[in-house]
Amino acid sequence: MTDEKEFLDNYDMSKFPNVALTVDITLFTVKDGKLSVLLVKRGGHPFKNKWALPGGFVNVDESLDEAVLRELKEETTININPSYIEQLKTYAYPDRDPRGYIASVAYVALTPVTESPVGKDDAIEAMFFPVEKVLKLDKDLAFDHLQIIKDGLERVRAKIEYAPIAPSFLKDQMFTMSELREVYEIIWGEELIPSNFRRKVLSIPNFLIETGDYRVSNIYGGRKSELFRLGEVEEFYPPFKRPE
Amino acid sequence: MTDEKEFLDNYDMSKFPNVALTVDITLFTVKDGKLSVLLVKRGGHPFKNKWALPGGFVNVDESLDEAVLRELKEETTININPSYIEQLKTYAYPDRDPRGYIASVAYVALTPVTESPVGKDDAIEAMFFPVEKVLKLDKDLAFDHLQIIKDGLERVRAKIEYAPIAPSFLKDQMFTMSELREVYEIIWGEELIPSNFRRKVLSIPNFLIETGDYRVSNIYGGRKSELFRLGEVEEFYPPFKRPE
DNA sequence: GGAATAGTGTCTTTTAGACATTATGTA
DNA sequence: TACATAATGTCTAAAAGACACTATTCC
Repeated sequence: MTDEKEFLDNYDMSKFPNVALTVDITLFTVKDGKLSVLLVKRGGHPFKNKWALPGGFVNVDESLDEAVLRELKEETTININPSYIEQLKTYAYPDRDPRGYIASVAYVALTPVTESPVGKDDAIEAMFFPVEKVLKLDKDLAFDHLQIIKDGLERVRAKIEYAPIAPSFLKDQMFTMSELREVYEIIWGEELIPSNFRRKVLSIPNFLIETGDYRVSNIYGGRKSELFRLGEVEEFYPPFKRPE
Repeated sequence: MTDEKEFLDNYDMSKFPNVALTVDITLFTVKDGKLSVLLVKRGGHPFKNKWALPGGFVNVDESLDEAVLRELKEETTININPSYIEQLKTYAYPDRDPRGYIASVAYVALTPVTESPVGKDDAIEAMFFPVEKVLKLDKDLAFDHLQIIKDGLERVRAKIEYAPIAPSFLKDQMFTMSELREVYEIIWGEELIPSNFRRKVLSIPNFLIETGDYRVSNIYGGRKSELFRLGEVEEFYPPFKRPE
């Protein structure tokens, strides 16, 4: 189709309004019994010295998914390789960025907490903050990142009902029923009755696989607990609804 | 902060890689008992004369939501004002568009079927196609729009379980239980037992409001049916799960 | 009356909530 | 033995599936 070839050869991308594309990540972890989110302190303008979500500009030789993982590595010293990641939502409207029309594709990612992350590159500092504190701190976040965090939080709370993402918060491949339940309790902010929790999650096909291994739980006594690992389920049916 | 002001005054957006931002809409309706999606035939390159989702470039003086509604009006003669709309997902990776790095923010929208839409502007034709046909037609869709339609379809099928979007397919504000059930049956492709359906949806607080009005349903006889209207519920708890 | 559709009732099975009981481990 | 945690069992309540039955409304 020579017609189309000619069209493309003469096509001038610069005729379009100048927009830029960025990715931002809400990376959640459970730290000290609290759901926490990674923030970096901005080293450059705009919002210099304010806390913000890690993120940055998308290159034209990479996909959005690739850009997210690259930015996460660039802005923190530790090589955070999130155990779960998915796209959340795209934020674009006039004046969301003083530099111009800059769209942000936000992601949600989960990771077990390991060492303390340290800022690098554009980020002069990096830290996990308890979500409840961030929601109160309010004014000191850059851009519309507070809204993004709220949306990301709701996504995690909802998704844990029907997708096997809770183990993504746990350090080890093998985990006890109590550790799994604790994740749910922290994400939902509600206590769950252990026996009912156990019955429910064990009834979900291919969610938890018994390993036959056990772990001693507490130095003050208590029965040793069985270790499970994640099965290959993709979606729970029916879901495990949170208490009302 | 004079430092920041100086930074912004000298900021050059054109230093960024040339990307463009578009929106694309999967507008679903129920037509002749089938879930259908609006496609337009492209009048210009690339993919000239191929069917594609309606959409276009985002202007820098508008939000994504505004851009979607504008494009829908521009590309079809009838003023389609979708009764429901939400953002789906953003698609961006090298080579998804031969013109350059062009990101697409996809939306899902629902509308009752009214008159036949007609193409306008860049679209030389516009039509609702049954989704099952589109999924088979396969090769003739522009860009990655087949994938977007698949993702949009799954969003609708899932969302109808826990959000009051089914009435968005219905022409009148007031509707019968059968009309509502038919929407669910078409979206899920499954027959539902009428009595159980009725019990379930009526048990959802603030979903359906009795109007006290009735409508005669069939010329060959049959009891007249009560008309309901949509209540102000935002999310069903517990959800109305589709059959397995 | 007979066909067609709407709406109610009922029986059974499944799932969820609450909590008692048993099992097993340490100081 | 006292205490702590894990695992099982049991009773009840709520919800879902299957389907019979009643109520209208047309020809």
